[in-house]
Amino acid sequence: MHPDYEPITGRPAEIALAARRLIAERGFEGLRTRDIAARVGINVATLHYHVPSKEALIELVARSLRDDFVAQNVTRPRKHLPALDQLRLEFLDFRETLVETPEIFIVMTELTERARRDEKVKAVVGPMLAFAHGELARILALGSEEGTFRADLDPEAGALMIFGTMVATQRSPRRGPELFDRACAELLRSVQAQPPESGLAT
Amino acid sequence: MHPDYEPITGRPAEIALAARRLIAERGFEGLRTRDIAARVGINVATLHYHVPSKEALIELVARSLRDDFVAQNVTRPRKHLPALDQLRLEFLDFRETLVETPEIFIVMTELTERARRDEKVKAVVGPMLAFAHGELARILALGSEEGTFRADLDPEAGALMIFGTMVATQRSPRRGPELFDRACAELLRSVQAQPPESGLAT
Amino acid sequence: MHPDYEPITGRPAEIALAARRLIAERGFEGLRTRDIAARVGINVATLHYHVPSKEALIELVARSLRDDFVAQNVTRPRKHLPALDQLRLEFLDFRETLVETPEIFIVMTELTERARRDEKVKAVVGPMLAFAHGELARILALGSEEGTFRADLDPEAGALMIFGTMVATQRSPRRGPELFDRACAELLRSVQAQPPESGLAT
Amino acid sequence: MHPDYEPITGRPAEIALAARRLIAERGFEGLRTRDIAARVGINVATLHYHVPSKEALIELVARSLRDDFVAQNVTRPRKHLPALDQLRLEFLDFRETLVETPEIFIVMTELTERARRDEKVKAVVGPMLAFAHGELARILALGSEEGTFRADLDPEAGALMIFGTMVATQRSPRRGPELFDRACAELLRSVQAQPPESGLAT
DNA sequence: CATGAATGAGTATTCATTCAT
DNA sequence: AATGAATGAATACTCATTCAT
Repeated sequence: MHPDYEPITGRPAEIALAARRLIAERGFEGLRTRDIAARVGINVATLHYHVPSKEALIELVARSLRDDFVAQNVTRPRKHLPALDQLRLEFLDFRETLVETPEIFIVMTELTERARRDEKVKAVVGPMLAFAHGELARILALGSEEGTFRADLDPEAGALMIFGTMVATQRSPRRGPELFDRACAELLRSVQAQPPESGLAT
Repeated sequence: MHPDYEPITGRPAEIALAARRLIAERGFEGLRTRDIAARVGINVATLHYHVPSKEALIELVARSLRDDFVAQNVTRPRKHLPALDQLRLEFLDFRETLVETPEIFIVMTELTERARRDEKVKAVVGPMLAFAHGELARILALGSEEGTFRADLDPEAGALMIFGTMVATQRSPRRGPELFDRACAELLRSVQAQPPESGLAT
Repeated sequence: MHPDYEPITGRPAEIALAARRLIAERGFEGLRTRDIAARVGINVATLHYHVPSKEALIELVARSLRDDFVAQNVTRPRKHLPALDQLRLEFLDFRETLVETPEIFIVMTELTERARRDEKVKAVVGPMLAFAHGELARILALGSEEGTFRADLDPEAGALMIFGTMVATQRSPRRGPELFDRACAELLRSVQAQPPESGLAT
Repeated sequence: MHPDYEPITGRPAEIALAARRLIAERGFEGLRTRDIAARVGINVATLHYHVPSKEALIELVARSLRDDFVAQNVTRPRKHLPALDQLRLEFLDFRETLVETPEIFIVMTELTERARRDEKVKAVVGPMLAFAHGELARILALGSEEGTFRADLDPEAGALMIFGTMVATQRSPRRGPELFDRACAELLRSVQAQPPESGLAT
């Protein structure tokens, strides 16, 4: 698709992974090339042989996240499912990442922040976020059409709401699977159309 | 309340303000004591006279944000209003800050991120977030009780949802007042109870 | 005269002197900021406090040479003397520098070489060389007018010849005061008009 | 004559040529083995296969210059000509090099400078300069004997003068063929004996 | 309060050189 | 012969912090 769309492999992949972990632990401010090299088990000069500068390194990290993102999205032919199921699968994907590689979110957040001042990072992170957001909006619009979701749902705003809630859940000091599940439940209640018999009970 | 609850004034206040702006512009990684001093119009050594260390400086910034936060909340005796009005006022407050001092959100985000690794920052930022979150949860619970908001609303999860949506709105590349308004409208639709006549129409 | 014509003093002067000596000993390739700092007796960081970069350091060295050059030329009101005397005084000046601060020539040569690739150095070195050259050309023209020097003397080419010979003398592996004196004598014979009785003897 | 007197050929010759050009462009300080390799179109490791170290590389450059120098001098059996013609031929040789391979002078200057601190370079450059200088001195002595050149000409000093003038001409910011010609003319006037009728006219 | 000067401990980056293939 | 990868030892430069004045 894109001209530079070669997935990262070999040493650069190892470097990107080590960098991601260190960013998750210490943030960008605490990121040191020496530490990355040490964690990979190579000399700093070798690190520079593969990644010419720190700027390039951060780009590499961004591209590495995109690789993971793409890998996840590529293997999911679910567009034929009902909107509600699709949304639930999105939640499951998020949950899985949350449990298995929580570092991804931290790094993603840092990168998003950094994208504000770094055009190269923006060029990688921006489309990724736009895609994720677009997928959610698509699902919401589909659900409204199906009648499963509220008719007055604003897909764009709803996507923002879902995305923001996921991130906030992840950031909360009380973060964890239970909180995540409560947040998902709340989101589902928020977007779904009220059952017709709602007038009788309550 | 707290032993150190003296609002920041004089040079330290100028320093905190300059630091906040620089953090908003360049992030923590790009924050240099020399730059802050230059922006205040003083010497680095003078900066260190007022703020003994960089760690203390970041604490100062956190406390400075808290001062703003407190100043905003102190002048709002609105707990007697209906939940819907209270929520709308929260949105208005957020909107005002968004327009007038957008830097506050950026710095707040950076501080939240930093709080994960820095206990002192956490000690200042944590309670602030908890308070904001608690207020929203309180409003939502009140609304459920009143019957204005959905009965099955989970106040905690809902607060998270509202907060997350605000932040996401602020972070979105398309951020701006219009997007903010759409997000607020969506949040209101999400938490409100369906009108009783929903059984007839739709 | 020039806006930046502040003679170098204090620490920068010490730094320039140390740098000059190190350049004379090891050339530009062997010039290390650490060594300069060590020779001045200060920390490398202190060196960078006074001179922001290596580029600036080399400019400083160039300006330092110019200061010496100006100091020498300012205190010499000799334009009223006969051309031959003026030329002899030029030789004496050169000889004095040669004996007392031979490092100046080495550094001057290195700087001249560097000026080819470094515009800032060129801006300092160029005018200096042009002035020196112009002075020689002026003396030669005056001598021709007086009848002391050959009538067919090309002042420009002659100045080049004198200057080149001095430099070559300095560079020769057999350099030293005696060689210098022989070269001066040869130059004097070269530019002087032949005595009228030359037709009789020979 | 010398044990190592094998002219440089093949890859080493290519390397020497590339190195010479890079030295001319950036000086010794800016000479990087990687750049040389890149210009030759080989890998750095391959460069090191042919030339074991940077020191050896500089020696190679010096030897390469000597090869050119010898090639020029070998094909010139001119010792039977009158001194004036020989001197003119020297000027022509210089002029030719000046126009065709001006880089040679720059590299030669750099090498001469370097010879002061590097014994190995000195061992190659020294004899070359001594030979050139000796040739000029020989021609001048011959001319004096013939009566073409001044009787009081000091061959050694005169050789220095000629050599220095050539170099200075090359270094002058106004360098170029015209300046060169004026310098040669001046040198010829300087060394030649005055015509006998000089007593009558001026 | 304020500052110019100074500094120790870093920090990314460079570069000649090596080595297994 | 050639190369991709690796490395030790530098190297210029940075930055928070200190201190005498």
